[in-house]
Amino acid sequence: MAPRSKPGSTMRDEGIDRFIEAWGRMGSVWGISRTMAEVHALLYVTGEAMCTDDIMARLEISRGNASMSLRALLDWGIIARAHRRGDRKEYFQAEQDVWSVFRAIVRERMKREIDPLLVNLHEIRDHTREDGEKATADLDKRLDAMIDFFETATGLGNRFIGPSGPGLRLAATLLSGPHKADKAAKGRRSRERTR
Amino acid sequence: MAPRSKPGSTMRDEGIDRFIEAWGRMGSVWGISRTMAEVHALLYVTGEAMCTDDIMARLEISRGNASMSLRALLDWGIIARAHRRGDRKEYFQAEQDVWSVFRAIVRERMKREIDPLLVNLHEIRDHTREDGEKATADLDKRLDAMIDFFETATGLGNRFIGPSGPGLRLAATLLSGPHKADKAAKGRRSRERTR
DNA sequence: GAAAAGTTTCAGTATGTTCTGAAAGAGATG
DNA sequence: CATCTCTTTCAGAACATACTGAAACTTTTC
Repeated sequence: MAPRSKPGSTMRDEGIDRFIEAWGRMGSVWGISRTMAEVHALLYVTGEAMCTDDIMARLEISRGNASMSLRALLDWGIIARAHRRGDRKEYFQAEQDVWSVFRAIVRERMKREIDPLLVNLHEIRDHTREDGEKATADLDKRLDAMIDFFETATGLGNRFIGPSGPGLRLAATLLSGPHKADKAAKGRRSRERTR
Repeated sequence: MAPRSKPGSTMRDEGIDRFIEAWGRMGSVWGISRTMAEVHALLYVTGEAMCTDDIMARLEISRGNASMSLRALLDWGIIARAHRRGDRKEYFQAEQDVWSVFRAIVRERMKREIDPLLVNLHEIRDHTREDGEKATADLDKRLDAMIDFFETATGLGNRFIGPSGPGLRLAATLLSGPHKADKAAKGRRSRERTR
């Protein structure tokens, strides 16, 4: 082992950096700004409460950007404000339970995107229904199928984020059971089985 | 002009336009280009097989754009090529079963995003493990929690897209059933249809 | 094998998003 | 109430992504 100026911290920092990068990429693919995801990654993975300046320094971003990202994360409910006695700065801390984080994300995205879409789809469908034309009937059928899908998905989502969320967590763990041992054989075998 | 003027077609076209718009917006929020989503919306909701020129005209987009979007949709496996006898053009048709569409989407996104992320997370975790430092242990713990979450999610996803997928569809319907009984029942009732 | 019909590629341009830095705002402190 | 510390806002700059149109390519037809 070679001597180091900061024993331990190099490896740790490297891990943190790599996680931040991975998480940032993930975010940008899923419609969350890269920086916002990176700020969350930093707070989550270190578990520490940090102030704006800490975050600015660590991620090398501007004050404005840091401020906006933090605000957005607060809106999503996946980080919280924290204070230190005798310090006027605001500190921020990430929710530490991964399942809570994802419940919050699902809740927000459903509220912001799926629900309005569903309203929209209903409007369109109701409107096309009024049209007596035969040619419109097939369109109607497809809209129905789509609405039905999203209503089922919404139902599932509500289960996930609702009071019995933790229960669903268990269900998910059980349902996804055989993923580690095997994918092909197990899936095929359990096809015709009832529980 | 068209051989016959259809009084109902205005309403139908309006419905189609509205659906395309809604679906396009949805796509752009979820990291799919707006146009790609619009092309899919058009093909799905009309149910017709269309050629590149039809699509260009309907959505007022360039040939290049149409070509790229169609190619991407083919890659995702949610539209298919089709041909008409005595016509050299290629036609494209959307998968009509909504559940198949979403299975395809889940399959692709898992393959492209979750799987590489998981590999990445494992690498990072294994690397931080080697570090014996106490300060790194907490980081390790959090990485583990995250990995665990994504492995469960992946397991669930595989169930959804796998051979027993349709079974999971039923499970989803049942699971989401009694949560919002009023809303769900209403939608389901008005949709009863023979095949 | 040349013309016709159709499809893909790609450099340049348009459009949209995110980031910065300075300035204004908000709240504590002496 | 003037000042100091920290936070938020916002116009414009930097960056990223999507789109166009024309040229290159491929396949079919005669």
